Amino acid sequence: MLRPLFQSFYAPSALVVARSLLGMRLVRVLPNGARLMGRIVETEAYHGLDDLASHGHSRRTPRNLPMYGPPGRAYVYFTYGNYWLFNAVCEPDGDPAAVLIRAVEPLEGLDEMAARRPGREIHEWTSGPGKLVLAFGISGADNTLDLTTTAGNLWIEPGDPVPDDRVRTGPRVGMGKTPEPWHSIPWRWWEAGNPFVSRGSGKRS
DNA sequence: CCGAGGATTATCT
DNA sequence: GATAATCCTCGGA
Repeated sequence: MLRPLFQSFYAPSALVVARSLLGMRLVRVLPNGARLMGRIVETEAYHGLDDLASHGHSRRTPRNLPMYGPPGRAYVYFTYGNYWLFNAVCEPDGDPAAVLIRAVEPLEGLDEMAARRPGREIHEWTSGPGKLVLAFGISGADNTLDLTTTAGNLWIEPGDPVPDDRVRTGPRVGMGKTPEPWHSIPWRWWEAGNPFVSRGSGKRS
């Protein structure tokens, strides 16, 4: 069962990888040995030097350096003074690109997730990029780790791909003052009707 | 159900 | 010094 996606999966454009990641399985092994698994149901692509919404739009900085690195690594960064967000780095070494994992559907380790999301209903555990990071115990300590091996206790496995007729796209969330066309470009992908997609997605079927 | 506003701090200009 | 790839709470309908 330990079979992370190969590095070649992450090598294409972030736009391709974001679509392909739907239905794949995010796996986390906790220090106590518990295994958490969730099916990826929502993603966003951050692509290229000219994408003004991407941390990679400026040249290399200490924070965005992982985006410039080889594909198949984790890019985990801190925002809004409270939250870590988890991305999978894409495209060849030197090209700044990543896919933000925005929501997963809990499949395994539900008791461990519940313990990390106290007092909340199951559909609030992982229905947002900051929420799923909390439920899975991900943090800055996981930044830059290799997702193509099990050594880092965090990886993505093959799952049941989502067919085209079950995929929806729309603008990315939280664009704020980002100028057009980047503000509205439909670089967010989610599974139609899935109850675990984020609130920001507007849960249209 | 939905929208508005506050929390809180690393990072970049 | 301003801002942020967010989340939560609260008030109104």
